[in-house]
Amino acid sequence: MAVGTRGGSGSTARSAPLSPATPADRADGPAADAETVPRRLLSAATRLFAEKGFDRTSVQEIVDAAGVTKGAMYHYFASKDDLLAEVYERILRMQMTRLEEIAASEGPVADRLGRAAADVVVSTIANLDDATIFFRSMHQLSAAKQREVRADRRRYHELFRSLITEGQREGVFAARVPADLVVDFYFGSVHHLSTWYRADGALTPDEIGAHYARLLLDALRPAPAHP
Amino acid sequence: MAVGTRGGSGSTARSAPLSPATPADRADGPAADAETVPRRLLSAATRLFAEKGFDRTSVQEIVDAAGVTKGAMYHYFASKDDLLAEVYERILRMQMTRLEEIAASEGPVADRLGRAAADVVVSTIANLDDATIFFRSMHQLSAAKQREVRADRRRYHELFRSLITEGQREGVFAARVPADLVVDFYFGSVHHLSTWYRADGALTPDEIGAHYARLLLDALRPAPAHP
Amino acid sequence: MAVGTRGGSGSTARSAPLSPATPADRADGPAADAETVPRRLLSAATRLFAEKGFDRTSVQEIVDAAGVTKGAMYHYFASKDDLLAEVYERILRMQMTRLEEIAASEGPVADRLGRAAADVVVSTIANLDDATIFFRSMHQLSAAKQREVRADRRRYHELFRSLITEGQREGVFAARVPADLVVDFYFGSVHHLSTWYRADGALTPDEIGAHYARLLLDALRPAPAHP
Amino acid sequence: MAVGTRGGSGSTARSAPLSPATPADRADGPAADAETVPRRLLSAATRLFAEKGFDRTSVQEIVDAAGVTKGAMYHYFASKDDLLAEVYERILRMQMTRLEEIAASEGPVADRLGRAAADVVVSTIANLDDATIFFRSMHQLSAAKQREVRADRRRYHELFRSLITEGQREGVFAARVPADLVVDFYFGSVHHLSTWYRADGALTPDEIGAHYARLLLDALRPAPAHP
DNA sequence: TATGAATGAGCGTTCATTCAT
DNA sequence: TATGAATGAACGCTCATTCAT
Repeated sequence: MAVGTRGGSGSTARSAPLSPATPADRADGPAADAETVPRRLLSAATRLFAEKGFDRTSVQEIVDAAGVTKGAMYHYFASKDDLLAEVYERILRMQMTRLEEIAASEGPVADRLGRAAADVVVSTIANLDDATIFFRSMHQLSAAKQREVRADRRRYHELFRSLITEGQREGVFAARVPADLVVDFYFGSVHHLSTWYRADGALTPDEIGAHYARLLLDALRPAPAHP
Repeated sequence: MAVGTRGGSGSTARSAPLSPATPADRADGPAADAETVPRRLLSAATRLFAEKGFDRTSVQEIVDAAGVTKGAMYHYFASKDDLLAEVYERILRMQMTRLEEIAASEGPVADRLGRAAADVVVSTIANLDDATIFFRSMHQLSAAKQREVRADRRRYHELFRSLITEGQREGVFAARVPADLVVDFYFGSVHHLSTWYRADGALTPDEIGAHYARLLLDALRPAPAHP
Repeated sequence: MAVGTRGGSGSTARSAPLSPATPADRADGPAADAETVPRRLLSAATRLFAEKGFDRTSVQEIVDAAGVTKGAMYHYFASKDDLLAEVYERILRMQMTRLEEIAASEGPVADRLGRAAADVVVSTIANLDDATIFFRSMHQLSAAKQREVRADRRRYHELFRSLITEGQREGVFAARVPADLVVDFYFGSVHHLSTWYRADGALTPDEIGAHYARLLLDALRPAPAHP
Repeated sequence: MAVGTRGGSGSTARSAPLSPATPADRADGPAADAETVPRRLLSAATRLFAEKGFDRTSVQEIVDAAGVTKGAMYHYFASKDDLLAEVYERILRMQMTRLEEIAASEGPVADRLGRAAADVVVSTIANLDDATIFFRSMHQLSAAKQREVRADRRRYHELFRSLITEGQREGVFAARVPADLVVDFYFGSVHHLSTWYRADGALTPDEIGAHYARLLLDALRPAPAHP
């Protein structure tokens, strides 16, 4: 990731090490200042991409927000696109880790699915900028990167789906609707959170997570179908 | 709407009449050619905005695709933004009309909600470009236009929600989850269709609509809660 | 030539018409001002490319020298490269025309070759900027354009060579050295003029042309070889 | 030469010693690896400058090709310009040495001129990259360096010319054309080799050298002028 | 000797929009 | 109604060079 794609240059714009051995940890600055340049760029970019969209955010704005110069940015990232690609990397890695933990945990499958469903809501709300970027800016990635992201996404969906099929095999979930359609159905709802959730809304993230999980589990209830 | 926001004269770039009394209906051309200039621009813009995104589509590309010149475009539309605003107008008008018809029709509320839920899926798939633009390009509208679109959207959601609350009052739908949360939940799924639906997929639009409606109705089933 | 290579744009950066039907011929300005924008750009570019080299000449400098804006330049030329390509076009066209006239004229072949040889010197000196650009900036053209230029160049050389082979067949020129090597030999000398000729030198262009032609004809003299 | 032109200290970026007492000759590597850093830089630069032109070659590419870092380059060379100046140094030194040897050798002047003329062709072909750079990149040198190179070049030309005037004085060469014009004429042909010579061509470098020398000597033949 | 992060000025190019015709 | 030349500001990106280590 973030590997330079430029011609012969072997020393610039390579993968950005987020925690280099720079003298950033010296005791002479607050934590914020001590953050590495790539990290500062990534978080500035995340905020701005979510706020104004990828195309409307200029490299100049990003580097100004991060307090560095353009040259520094291009030292760490091959391009503006690369910055977006790194944001995606981070999002996908984080979500996959959480889901894997829950899926691998103990307990009845309905419990695990419920927890996964609620958790993805809570963590999406906790990283609303990421979610905004994720579902709005995918088409601005390079075709190659899009394929990669979609492949990662598919692995994520498949793990989630495996919880549903497991429950369907056990008979605790209905099989009225194909499991993969249920997955798309649910993640649509989750991605959509970024368009309506407001921190000052009536419900807490946990409450919304609980409601969403409830809706999913209820929709999968094996009881007699609606009249 | 589509009214120019520019300082000066009010004589150009007014709201674009889609069926003006232009010499477009003369008997000298087939129907396709006879389409009015604003319409051709609007459909070219819709296709291109969906394909490449608003910011990545240049005015030159739009007018080339529509077979007109820039001057002509600026004669009918105040700006590129105005073109996007018009696309939104059209989408919203279309969806609202359909929902209003179904909501006002006869029959039990579960029937009407089920039909509305399935119909919005089918019509979203039938206009996937519109849906793509809708959920991806809202932030490129002017702030004023965004407020307007959101207000329209809210009216739409409220009509949909009224079907749910009607059922909850009647007791045919559970009230475990607040009705407006259910609406956001469902329309997230619907908007998401544009990111995964493929015409060559295993399910027809009608089947997907039926499944989605089923999931919604099942989630609202008043039966004993999930253990 | 100078045809825009950009995506969908059908109306910008097309072949630059050097004498458009613009109101440039109105009697309200001196001849210099009345020159068309593309022509002004082309002559500014020629001068600057010869003076500082292609890569060291910025688009800004060109448009400043031509008294127009960048946007105007990109309206007429697809790129800075296209500007260079147009300069080449002009050079090649001019030289080919002159040679064709001389080659097709009456008289003994030695006369015609002598006239052609002298004329190419005189016209190269008359357009030293062109010559400087020609032999120094070819590698900055696109690969496709380079092929095109080389093909034109080859046609030019072949016409010149045909005069030599005609004389060799008639026996008025020696055939000690292959005709195409003679052509490369001679045009090397001619291109080199741009690196040493100074207007304040001891010899006039005509004198230099006469001397060069003399050297060529003497080198081709069929007399007994040098001892 | 290669002296830093920067304001500050004179301690870094001095003239690059090509065979320094660096630990390069240690027995731990083959000859290729043992080449000194400045030499590796110079040969990488020569190749790249000839291939892509001076302005299109970045310092990064040079140091990558030489397998060193930027800091190392700036340790040995004051600037990128200095690297080019050094390349010129090397070329001029080499050619001057060869010509001096031939000019100082025994034998009739026609022999010596013929050998010099053929040798400069062969050695130019043997170092085509040098020749390409020489006639294409002179204007990228600093004004001071250009003067210096031109002075060296003039000395070279004057030595070559002295062979011609010697022959003219002896009567073995015609004096129809001024000797210095003959020199410019001939070296134009020689420099031009880099634009058309191909290793897979029909003639060997020796054959081309012989032909070129022949053309020069024939052009100087004192026999009766062409009718 | 050597590193490589960082600078900062400048580059070629794009593009929504205007306006005389 | 419609044209298309022209504007001008902004864009993503490059790169020779510096300097603390």
